[in-house]
Amino acid sequence: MKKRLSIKDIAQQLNISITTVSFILNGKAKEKRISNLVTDRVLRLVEELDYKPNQIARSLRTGKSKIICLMVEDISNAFFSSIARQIEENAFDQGYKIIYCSTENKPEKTRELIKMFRERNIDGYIISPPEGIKEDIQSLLDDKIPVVLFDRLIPGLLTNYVMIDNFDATVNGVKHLIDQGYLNIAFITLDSQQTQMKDRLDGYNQVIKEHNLNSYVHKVNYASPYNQHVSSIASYINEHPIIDAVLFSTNYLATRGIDAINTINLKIPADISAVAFDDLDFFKLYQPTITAISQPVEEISKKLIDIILKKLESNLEENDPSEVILPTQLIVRNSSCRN
Amino acid sequence: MKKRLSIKDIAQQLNISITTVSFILNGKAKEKRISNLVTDRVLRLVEELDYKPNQIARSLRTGKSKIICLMVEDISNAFFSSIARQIEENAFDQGYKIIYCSTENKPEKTRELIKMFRERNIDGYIISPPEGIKEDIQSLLDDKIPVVLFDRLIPGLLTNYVMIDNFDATVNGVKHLIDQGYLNIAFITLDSQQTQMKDRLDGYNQVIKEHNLNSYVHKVNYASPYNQHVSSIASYINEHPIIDAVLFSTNYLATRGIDAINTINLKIPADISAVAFDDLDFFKLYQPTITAISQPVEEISKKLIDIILKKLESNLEENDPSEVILPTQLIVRNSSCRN
DNA sequence: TAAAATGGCTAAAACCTTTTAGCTAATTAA
DNA sequence: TTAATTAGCTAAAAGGTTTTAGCCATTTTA
Repeated sequence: MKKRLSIKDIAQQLNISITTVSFILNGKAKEKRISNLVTDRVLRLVEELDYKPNQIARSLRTGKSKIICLMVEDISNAFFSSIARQIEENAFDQGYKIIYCSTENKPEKTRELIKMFRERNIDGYIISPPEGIKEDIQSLLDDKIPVVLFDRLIPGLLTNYVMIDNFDATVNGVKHLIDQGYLNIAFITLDSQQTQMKDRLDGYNQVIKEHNLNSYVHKVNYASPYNQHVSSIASYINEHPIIDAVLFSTNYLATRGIDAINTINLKIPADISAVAFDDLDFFKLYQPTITAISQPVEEISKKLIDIILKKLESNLEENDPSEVILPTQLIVRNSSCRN
Repeated sequence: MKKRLSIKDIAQQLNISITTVSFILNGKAKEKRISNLVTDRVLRLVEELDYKPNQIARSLRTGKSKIICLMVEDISNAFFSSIARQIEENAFDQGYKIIYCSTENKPEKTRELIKMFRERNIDGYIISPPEGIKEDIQSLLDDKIPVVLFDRLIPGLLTNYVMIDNFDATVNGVKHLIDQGYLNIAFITLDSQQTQMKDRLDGYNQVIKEHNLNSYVHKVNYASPYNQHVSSIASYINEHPIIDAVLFSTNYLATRGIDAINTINLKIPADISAVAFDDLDFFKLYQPTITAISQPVEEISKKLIDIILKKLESNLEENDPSEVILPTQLIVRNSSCRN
């Protein structure tokens, strides 16, 4: 194993100083009045020897890493993994690397992760935050480390975010069901205080109230396993046989809900109608196809990376936070149309 | 923004040397004969001030990072994202961090990623390698950096791996279909030379030959988009109406294949039977439920992390590579049983 | 012609650790 | 009583950058 090249080697081979090489490699040749002759020589040798600066050393000196951290609730959720893929792709070109991790919605784990990343000079954070980490995020902001939130906000925290219009999303979903003639519409959601969940619930409540319908809200525990969700939803629907349509507030609640509906031998949409959140491949493919509230994954990713890169590159201390709210799209399919 | 604490601050506050503090923090107090008195004082102060060593500086000095890289084909594929989740969880406890990335099966991208990680002193690699990066992996091995491959091998490369028995997997799948009375069994796969794909094909061929059946192998281009796969599969099935069963060699080929079968208005299993690779939630839930070859995701993850940690901790230069081959399980469901 | 500005480069500090080699004082062995 | 060992600690180098402050020679300005 040969020793790795260092900037010193380059300097020595050309009989010039380390400083000069560093200036040239950092594009400061002109600014620092290094002659073209020397500049060319250096660049040529660097190319020839395929010298790459040691990023660790660089990071130690500069406090930067050219790495952005993407913290999502669960990397194995299709919504989040699509976002991850898209963001990675975009950042790569810009010279930034992305590292992802799953918070599992646990504040302690999230806190640990942030701590660890701070020790490693991560430049910026894109986060779908769990509840209870307001202080940790605030502390990042206090240290002028760019943060962009997505999927949900932290109330009372002034920072960049990219959201969807959750309220509007469920409003459309419920209205659609009402248009189709359903009158006893259930809303299956999580026992969570997260903003996106509240907004989705509010949207449901609003329309139900407007139309003087009965409200059927069932909340399941976020942390419970697959089967418990299935049986909880199955029981709820069983106990309220009048329910003729269901709106699910997340993609996995929808798949679990469909499982539940199958379990109790109801047919979609003949016996009960269904609308899901997020447009998974599954929903396009399932028979009947499932009506879904589709989030603009590509746009979300693009906005996220745009914002974080802008903040990273601009050293303007106090530019206003970027606040983006994107619309969702209701994709009507068979699961919500009885005829 | 207060300046971050450094080891120097600790040393100064206690009027002792940096060296002493470092020894204590690295658990070498006994070995280096530091008195209990001093040791306790240091630990107390470190605790009190919540001092964390700067990992960048540490990494610069030691050449280690306590980070393992997990390179998968596509992080948004459920198989890979489950593996990612499990590995992350396991590593966390052991003091290692995981960073993931997607290779998209592109050798150039993979090469770039490896290069970048090497610049950052990543300690070890868990990789589902694309074709054409043998040299890059070999170069890691030459530098004594632990690598564990999974999902597929690189022929002629001697290193650790965790595989499943792909040959056996398709053998079981095809045999099951034959048992069910199907005689014109198609195999839909990729135009790929990757070992796992070859093995799956070999398994199919073997059984087909043994039973003197006609072979129907259709290969689609890996890089093509969703819709092109769907139409390619649909055409193939349409052109071979005699086909009464299909075995898909990956999870996404199966979902796309189901889409294709729907498109051409065939019914599963009445018109055509189906067996998928990987046991996605989708396959359990779809109506009819889809027979699937299930990979032991949990075991794979566990083995992967065990092996890499063992290699990282043991400085025994040349211990034999760990070679693990796990069995798959055929989960029979409705999609492959006509009656 | 002297003073100021510019061009072209560099020495050394700083970033924060780990680790080697070694020092002094106290204890033990001979 | 002297030599060797041990206990308890530390100075300084090393790891590879970036960046500040500044040097010397040449050119421009006054």
